[in-house]
Amino acid sequence: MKEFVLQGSGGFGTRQIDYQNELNDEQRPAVMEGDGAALVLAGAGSGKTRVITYRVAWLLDHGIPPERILLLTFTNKAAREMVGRVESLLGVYPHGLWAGTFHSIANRILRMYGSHIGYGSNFSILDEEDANDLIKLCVKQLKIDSAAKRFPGASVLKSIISYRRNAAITMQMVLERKHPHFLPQVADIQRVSDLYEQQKQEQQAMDFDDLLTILLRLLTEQPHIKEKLANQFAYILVDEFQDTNVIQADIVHALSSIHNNVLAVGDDAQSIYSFRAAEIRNILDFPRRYNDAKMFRLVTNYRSTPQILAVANSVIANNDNQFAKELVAAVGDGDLPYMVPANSASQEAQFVVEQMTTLLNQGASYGSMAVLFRAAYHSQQVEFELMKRGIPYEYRGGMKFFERAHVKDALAHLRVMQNVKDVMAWNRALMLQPGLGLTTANKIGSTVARLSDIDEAVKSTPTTGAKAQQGWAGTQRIMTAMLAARPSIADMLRAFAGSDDYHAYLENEYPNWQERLDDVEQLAAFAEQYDDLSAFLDAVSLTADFGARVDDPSKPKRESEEDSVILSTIHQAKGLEWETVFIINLSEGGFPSGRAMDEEGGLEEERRLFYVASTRARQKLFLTYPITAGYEHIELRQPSIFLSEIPKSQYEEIKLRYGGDWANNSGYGGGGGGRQSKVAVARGGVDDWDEPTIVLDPVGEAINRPMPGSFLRDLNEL
DNA sequence: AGAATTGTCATTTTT
DNA sequence: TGACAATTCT
Ligand SMILES: Nc1ncnc2c1ncn2[C@@H]1O[C@H](COP(=O)(O)OP(=O)(O)OP(=O)(O)O)[C@@H](O)[C@H]1O
Repeated sequence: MKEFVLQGSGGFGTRQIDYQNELNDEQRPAVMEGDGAALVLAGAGSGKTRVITYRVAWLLDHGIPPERILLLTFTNKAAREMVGRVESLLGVYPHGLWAGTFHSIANRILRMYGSHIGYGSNFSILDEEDANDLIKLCVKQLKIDSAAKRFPGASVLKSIISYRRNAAITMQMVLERKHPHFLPQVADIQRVSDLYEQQKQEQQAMDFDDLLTILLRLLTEQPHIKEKLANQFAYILVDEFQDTNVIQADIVHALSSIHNNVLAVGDDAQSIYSFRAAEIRNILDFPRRYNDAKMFRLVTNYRSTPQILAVANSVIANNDNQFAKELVAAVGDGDLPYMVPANSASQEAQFVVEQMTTLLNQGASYGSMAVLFRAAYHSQQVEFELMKRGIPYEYRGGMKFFERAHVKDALAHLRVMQNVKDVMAWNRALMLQPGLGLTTANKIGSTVARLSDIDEAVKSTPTTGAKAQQGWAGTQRIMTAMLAARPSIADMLRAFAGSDDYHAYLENEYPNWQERLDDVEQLAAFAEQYDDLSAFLDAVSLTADFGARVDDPSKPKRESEEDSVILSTIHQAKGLEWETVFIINLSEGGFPSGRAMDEEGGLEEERRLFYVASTRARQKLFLTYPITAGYEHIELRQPSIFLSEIPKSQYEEIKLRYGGDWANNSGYGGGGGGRQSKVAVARGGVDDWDEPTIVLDPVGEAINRPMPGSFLRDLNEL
């Protein structure tokens, strides 16, 4: 008789993972012997994320059920990518794995157990704008005379309140640290904060901070729930640990309190979220908090050339507060990074895009290049240039699809159907009606919010005034039509968009009402994939990157969705990498940001931001800056201080000059050509530069084609 | 009083 | 764009 040895499924997947060859000697122990508490503290590109990914695969491979693994990432996009990577390692999608941001995981748990702490499973999530509006109402309700004394505006108040909760400190301390000039107002600010908390509770609404703090409260006050969850999560893995705050660290601690299996990876030099109360100390204190924590260090950088690493290291070396970390490039030599001064922001943009064209002609793909910037609005000129040349790009950062006013209008109507107590959503919906302003809307909203469900609310008569009654009737018509379209979310949204009342509002209010109506239709199309209202609203409020760009289906599809140039804020570029990276606007006040310089430790954080940005590049790094700024009054700009921290031997400078016909080179959307010649470098017709010189094309033809989902919707907006 | 309109201003980073 | 303050309209 013959023998046949069955392998057993034991593990999860169908595929053998080659841990030996796909991990180096430093990574392997972290993946295979990572039981207990373990911290991987290592520099950029050293394979930290790879360790986490392989660790998840390894655990599944060794029989740990997916639902017993909790993977916490910084963005939902990162979570999706890592799960996708795990899937391709195993050959099977790990269904049931808990992977997501702290916020989305918290949301999930709170929907399950919120009832133990005063929240139904249908609580609403307030975005930044809703939160600001509610705070505005609180200030009004408290009759604080914000004009007489210098009192912070709603968004500053929100940031104060938010920071206080994320850092878990007192109001007094926040003000001392962030806004000392508001210290005399501390009592009033506290009153606003208290009322804000109370109102949210009454409205069954949570802001982003609540998701974290209320989860922690749940875990602290309800030990049996903590135990249940801590028992479930046999393994917890946290990426980007340097950017977690104390609340998040406490959550991890609580959830790991039974099995004590925590793998945290991070790099103190890449901590860039201190404005959100991220605590580098979470990393530094990890060994103290988790007894017997193992430490792993990774010292090989697999991403960048030695030349790029040298530049990143030169700059970060100027920070006093940091761990020195060894980092050796595994990749061979490449070009020196290029430093490119331009006369103006538009010339800078022109250079970036023409350099891209050159690389494209040499065989580079769109998706291998990224433009990174400190602030969303810095990207305008580059976007403009890309649009003109018809280069496909994807925009990350800045305003998102789901944050657009009309999209939020539509969502507000859905929100009150999910949670009738959601006064902010009522207000938003009501204010679309002519004759209803903030005051009356809030009056009506607060009244109907007391009713028990949406059907009852829509039938009610919450107001007596004649004008108000007319407005309410409009809302009633819209809501009734939407309710009749239940249960399809997409149909409900179409009923909203198709209503005469909303049409009239949009057409009155916005010249581009047609586009906005299209956006609502896109929202409906997006909603097709959901049949649960709660899941749909969660997706919309929590997976912001999902909505960062929604393609218009009516436009011809690009060759490949993946293959676009990326424009991104540095913050959103964390953890990613590209063959070629352009860091733009490296000018004084631009990057480092002028604002950051006033803050305690601001410059060091900006330097870490530069470190993150430059270490995104694999092969080519371009550091560009305009030497002037402004359009009406042109001012000279100094280059960024970071550039002066790079030794001359570590970069190559590129001088720009114009080729082609100067005369054609004037109009940027009608902006006078004269001013360009004023600042032109044009050091005469010298041909024998000893530095490389790039000759810029005269400006090409403008193509008036707005890209969906982008910051700029139309060239005319410039 | 509260709604609507107009003008002026600047603009970090995000779940 | 959008947040705000100042202004006029109902
Ligand atoms: N052992 C390895 N062999 C080959 N390539 C590797 C190895 N480990 C990591 N890499 C590659 O190096 C690059 C960086 O890895 P990864 O993103 O995991 O690093 P990281 O430490 O998370 O970086 P960062 O902190 O900068 O985001 C990736 O392209 C990855 O595929």
